[in-house]
Parts: sequence; structure tokens; C-alpha cells
Amino acid sequence: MSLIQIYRCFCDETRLRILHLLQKGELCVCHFQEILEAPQVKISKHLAYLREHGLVESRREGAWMIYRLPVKTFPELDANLACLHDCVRENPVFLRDARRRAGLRARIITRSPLCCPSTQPILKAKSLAP
Amino acid sequence: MSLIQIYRCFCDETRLRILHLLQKGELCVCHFQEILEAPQVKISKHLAYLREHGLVESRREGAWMIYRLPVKTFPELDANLACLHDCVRENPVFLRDARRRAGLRARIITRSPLCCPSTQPILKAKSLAP
DNA sequence: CTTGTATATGCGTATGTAGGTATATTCTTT
DNA sequence: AAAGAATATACCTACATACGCATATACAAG
Repeated sequence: MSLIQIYRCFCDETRLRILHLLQKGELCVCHFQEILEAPQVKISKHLAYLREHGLVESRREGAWMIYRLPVKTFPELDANLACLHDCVRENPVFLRDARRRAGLRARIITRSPLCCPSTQPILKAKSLAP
Repeated sequence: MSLIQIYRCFCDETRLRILHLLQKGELCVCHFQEILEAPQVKISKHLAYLREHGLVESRREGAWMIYRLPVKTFPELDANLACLHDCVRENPVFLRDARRRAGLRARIITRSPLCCPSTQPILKAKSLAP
């Protein structure tokens, strides 16, 4: 993964918002759809772009795909993600995303299992498919 | 100047090298040509791109155009330039650029006025046009 | 005013990217 | 096996970008 590839990934707002959200932990596609209020195909393509360039990893969990930042970190990516986090500290769009993310988690936990179990500390994935 | 614009400017190697060089002070076009070993049109277009997006400023000095980072700074640009500087600390290409820049300055000072006076503390621009 | 130097710009081409629609794939549920 | 949900991909269009060649512009020197 080169610096240039990182910056290419960073130069789209949707991808920036995705990366910003992933800094607080993994998420599945439908979460991005809901938080960013963007169509599935748009989210899915940007995630594919990020994955092809090594900025996110994915795993399947039942019908859901869970995305996260690379477990094996890179200094350049770490540095730039930290810089991004700092730069958007007061940005309304990114602040709103963070709030919606927190709200989403609370809602899912208190209601029914609407989406992937990685956000539901109560239910385990395997228990959904006996 | 938005974050996205900064990242768009950052996602080309030539532009990254130009910005990295400018962190140590202003330079004119022919310096970039020599240090980066790139054709004039390529340098000129990347500088125009950076200027249109607010990442560099230019002024004319005789026949030369001097480029520099914006005098009026922006937090996002500062942060990302600092991050860039840190990321390329050990990058051969950027290290070589820095060395060539230093060598260029020394050569110009000790020899004749080959290029713009901003790198020549001995001669002033006005003294070249009496 | 002409020549030469430094720099910018117009144009053409090739490639990358963003976004949409429609469809395919994969898994779950029944 | 069939239907439905979650996600990915193929294809299309519009637009941005990178680069080179040729040419224009701006200034300096004579």
C-alpha cells in the first residue's frame, strides 16, 4: 500500500466518511447505508474500492459482510487516519455520522436483531443459524 | 479549500514531491524541472492544478514564476503537510529530492546566476534589470 | 523591434472515477 | 426447492485527470 493509494482513497467524501466510521470499529454494509443515507450500490462500490487498495478488510458473517480497517496496520495509513480524525473534529457531516453511529448501536441493542451481530454484543452470529 | 481538494492534490506523485519541496521554502519552475527531472509542461500543469485548488501561490519575478505554499495557512493543509513530511521521512524519492534541492542551492550560489534570484541571497532581482 | 528564455495554455488521447440501472451471487428462511 | 434479504458486479454515461505536442504569452537582452 503506497501513500498515493491512500490519498486516492481519501479523495472522495463517501470513502472518507466510511474510513472515519471504521476508526471506531467494524461495521456492515447496511450500517453504512443507514448512517450515510446512501444507496447500497454506492456504498458497496466504495467499499470494494477501499478493499482493492488495501484500506479495509472484509469478512462474511452469515448474509452480512463486515468491514474493518486492516488488522495489520501500516504507519502511513495510521498517520493519515489520525490526521483525518483531527481534521474533521468539528466537521458537521462527520460529527453527524458519529452521532448516527452511536444511535444506531443503541437502537439495535434495545430492539430486535435487525442487522449483523457484530454490533450486538448480546446475540452471537452462530446462534442465529442453528 | 476543503479536505477533499487537499487529498485530490495529494494523490499524484509529482504534486506530492512539489509540495514536499515547497515545505522548505519557495522555488521557481525551473528548479522543479531540474530536481524532479520532469518536462516543463508537466511541472507547469501540476503547479497550475495546485494553484487552482489553493495549495500554492505564485508570483512573477522577472521572467520567472516563484511558487510557495500559501502564506495564509489552513489547519487542514498544515496538518496534512506535516503528516506527509513524516510519512516520506525515509522514502528514497523524497530524500533524493531534498538532497538535490540542497545541492542546487549550493551550486547556484557558488556559480553564476542561472536561475531565479529567490535562491540567491547575494543577487537581488532588481539588480538584474537596471 | 527582434531574438531568446521562462512559463502557460489549447488540443488530442488514453485512462480513471462516480454514479445509476439492472442483474448476479450468496446466504437464510420456510 | 423456492422465496427473500444482503451484497456484489456488469454495463453505461458523464466527467476528471495525466501526459505529450504544439503554440501562445510574458519578459529580458540586444
